[in-house]
Amino acid sequence: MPERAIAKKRANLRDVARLAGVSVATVSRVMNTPGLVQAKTRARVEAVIEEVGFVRSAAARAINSGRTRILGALVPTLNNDIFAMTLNAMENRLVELGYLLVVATTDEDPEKEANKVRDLLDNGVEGLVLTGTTHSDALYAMLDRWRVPAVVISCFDPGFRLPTIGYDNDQAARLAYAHLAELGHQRIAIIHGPAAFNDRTVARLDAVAALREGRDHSMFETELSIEGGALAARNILRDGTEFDALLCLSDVLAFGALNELQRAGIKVPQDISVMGIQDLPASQHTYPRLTTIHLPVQKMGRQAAESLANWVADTAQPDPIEIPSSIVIRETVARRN
Amino acid sequence: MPERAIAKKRANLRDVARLAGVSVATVSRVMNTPGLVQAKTRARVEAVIEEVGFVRSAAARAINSGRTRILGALVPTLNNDIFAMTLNAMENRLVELGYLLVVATTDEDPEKEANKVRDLLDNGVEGLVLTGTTHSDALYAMLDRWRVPAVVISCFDPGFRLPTIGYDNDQAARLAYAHLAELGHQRIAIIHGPAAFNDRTVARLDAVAALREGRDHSMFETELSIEGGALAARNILRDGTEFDALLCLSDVLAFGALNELQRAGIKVPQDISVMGIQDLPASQHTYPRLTTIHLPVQKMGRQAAESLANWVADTAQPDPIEIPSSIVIRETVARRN
DNA sequence: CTCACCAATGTAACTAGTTTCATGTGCAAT
DNA sequence: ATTGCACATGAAACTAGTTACATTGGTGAG
Repeated sequence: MPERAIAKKRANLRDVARLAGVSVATVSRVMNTPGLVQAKTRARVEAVIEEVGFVRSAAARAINSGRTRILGALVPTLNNDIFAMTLNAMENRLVELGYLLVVATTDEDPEKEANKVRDLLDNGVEGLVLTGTTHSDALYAMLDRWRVPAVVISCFDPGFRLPTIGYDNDQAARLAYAHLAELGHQRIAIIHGPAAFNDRTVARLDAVAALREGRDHSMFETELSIEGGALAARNILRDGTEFDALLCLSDVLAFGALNELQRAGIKVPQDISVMGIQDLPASQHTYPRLTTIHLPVQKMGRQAAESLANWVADTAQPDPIEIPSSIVIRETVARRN
Repeated sequence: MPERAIAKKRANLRDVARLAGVSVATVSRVMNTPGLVQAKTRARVEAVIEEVGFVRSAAARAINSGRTRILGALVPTLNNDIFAMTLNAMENRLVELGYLLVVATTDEDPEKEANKVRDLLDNGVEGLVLTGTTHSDALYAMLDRWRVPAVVISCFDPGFRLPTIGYDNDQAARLAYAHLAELGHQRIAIIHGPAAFNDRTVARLDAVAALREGRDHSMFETELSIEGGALAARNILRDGTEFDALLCLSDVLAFGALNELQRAGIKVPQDISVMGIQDLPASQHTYPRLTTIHLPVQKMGRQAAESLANWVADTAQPDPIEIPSSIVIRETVARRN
């Protein structure tokens, strides 16, 4: 019995039609427009479907509809709460809208990103969420050629070629800096992540530079992680840099720095004020609680999901949307003595 | 010119063939086996492809190969470093293996999980990564019907119906508890996340119970977050519970608890020892640095990716794999005075 | 000079669905 | 009794690729 010996492959529409004694069209109707099929016929078809465990091929359906219902998101890494939280919110909203979310990480490398985008598009992804405004020409070329809807998150720039849906990094950094300045801090040490390829960091640095007005700045670039923050703080202390406030351009950096200062016996905020930008859930549970700028990443994720879903559905490019940031005053910043 | 007025839809294989004056087979060969096509012909076809911006349909390709090259991962949430890190590692490995990763969150709700699995399978996902061993019957029914390869992470149980690829939660909890016991701690307060639907937490609780031996335990269930840990610690202190060690069954809980203890003026580890389980990157930068059990989630993510990829490729169910955990002694646990 | 073979290409039949149009049946209105 | 229409169903033509098999043309061996 050679037929039986062949591992029975998944039944298809025609198999079901044959076994139920109906046409393929009827089986298709049972699945898509059951109201058009007589109850008796429908029951028979459904019985066969159940019996043979028929599952329709997503690929075949996609080929007809031209829709895969899969969207892709490219973020630098998932090992950073800000992106993980954004994706979590995005995923939740996308499921409600009937889409699947493919996640790809880029390590902030435009070339790697372009390769991943090629993979995604090759595999039928209908639309993309990109992080920031720094991307390779190859990527833009693909977007044009494939005509893929793509929105950008984590920044706001209405003049950018793609719709940006995010917070204004310039403004966020201004809020943070202004808070320190208002409280009389003159010597401000600044810790930030790698500026290369990172437009968000650059925007924050520029904002800070613009508000300087003769104050004393010292800059420390480090890896964007708690470890990086700790390392930078250690370096600052070892250098003997004089400063009365520490501005961390990301909360994760503040986490590391905060602990390092304590280890060195420095009291926050009595001796040194520390300010972050981001407001992660952990930020309200540091000791002391971190004063920071709240960046509403969940709202951003949901909004990006909606805008992209609409775009892929009706080909109308969405408007850029600014998600406002705000200062959250907690315990790590005090007036300068 | 009515033809031009119609928004020109994406060119397909036949269009390219017609414009290049060759057959569809030749165009297909240019893309898949260029060596079989004469250089001159190939150049002509490639020119047309470039000109009209031809991109082949992933769906049509998938229908022929029967492969979508998309895998899915279901995790409780991305708002928890442990899952975010696991997925990050998984994604990196999967890309190397030529797969895309769809992420879905379940909020630890088996019913929600089953619905998401339906979505994933309906949209052509070839294989799944599930978290833990608690799933709904509906989910298992789908796995059987669709014949979908699925591996389980975050635990190790060679007797489970699906291959488990992860650490042994029982053993991890034993390591943690034994460390406290060895150092003379008799009154141990235990903070853990929700036990309902969470087999990993249950396994850890059982391990602790098995080692009790007349020691004084008090248990506190709370939300699995820094906030939850802080809340639980606050409750413990308010209750007037007597304890000399605090065992947090997840590091995130320890983060919250640690700060709350400090806020209450309690010295760690002089007054109270604190032990975690997980070893997140942040754990080595708390103040003091957290003693914990290292769960190698990155290795687990990579391994799960490989096992699943192999399974979907050659239909051989992979073996369960235990990723060993180990104790990391840092600063939060001291011998009992 | 013819047969043989190979490389290059084309034809048409697949993959697995959806959808249009045609057909047949049964019932009600004229 | 006949027309008209709705409802249920089927045949076949789509979607966009891949690929087995057939065909063509040219070159080298006998």
